[in-house]
Amino acid sequence: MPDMPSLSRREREVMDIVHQLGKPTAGQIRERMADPPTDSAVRSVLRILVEKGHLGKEYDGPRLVYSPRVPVVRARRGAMRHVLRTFFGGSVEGAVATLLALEDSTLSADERERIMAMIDEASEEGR
Amino acid sequence: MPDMPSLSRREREVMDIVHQLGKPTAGQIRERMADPPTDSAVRSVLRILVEKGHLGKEYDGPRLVYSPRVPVVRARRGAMRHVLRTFFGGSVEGAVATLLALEDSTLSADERERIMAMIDEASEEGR
DNA sequence: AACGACATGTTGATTTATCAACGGCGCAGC
DNA sequence: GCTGCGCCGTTGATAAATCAACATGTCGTT
Repeated sequence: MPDMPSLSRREREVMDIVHQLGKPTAGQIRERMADPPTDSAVRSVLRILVEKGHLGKEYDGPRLVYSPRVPVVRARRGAMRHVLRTFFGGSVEGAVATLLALEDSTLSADERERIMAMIDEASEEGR
Repeated sequence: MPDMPSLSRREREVMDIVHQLGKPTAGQIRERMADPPTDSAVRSVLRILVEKGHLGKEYDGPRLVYSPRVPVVRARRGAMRHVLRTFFGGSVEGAVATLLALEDSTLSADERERIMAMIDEASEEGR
């Protein structure tokens, strides 16, 4: 019962956009969609996602904004665990390797230091 | 034009399974599906995925096996880049952090060493 | 040959997703 | 007031996905 997203193509697309933006409006979501449908079409899938419990809806000033109902940290873990398992056979080493090799992954000296520290901690705990 | 998977729920599910297993048979795929449909249903989505060009089909001995048509390394990169962007705002540091914090991510001393080395190389290149 | 047990492919019915037309609402400007 | 214009929600028509029944083929076994 761990994974049961059961999301359609469009549903997944807007979920990703919402995760990326945090608390977007319907319009902002539409802007980022591939081959965007009409405004009302976007709202249809939004309504369904709210019904399914994947999105929450609230007013931010005069505008309705949508946000994921599962806490960000949990969503992050879930997404990362999923790619780790399906593409890297659970190998953290392999995952880190391709992460570092990504074009847009330039590390500042600070980041480099902090990552080193995290690895130290991780290997101490796993004693 | 970078991402345009356009996969339905079931299609995505079997693509993930194929990536996990490498070159599975229809039966092996079916075993791992959530709430598995009949054998013929599985073959229907398999046929569609082959038609769409996402899967290749070949005989391994007497059995038909399926495999991803996009090279594994590319698929890995794409998947990792996607979660990096949608869940971590492009922060490699953040991504590595949750990777290391995953329950099932215990690092051997060897792995720890190799990851350290990779980080060194990555930060040298980004001079 | 005849049979059973599988593996495979195809068709068509049913369910689900996708979408735009339409209607309501609030607000700005005339 | 009235008009236009975003924003929001719902409905129903169309398109796509999901699935199982069915047909076909292959390989052993008797």
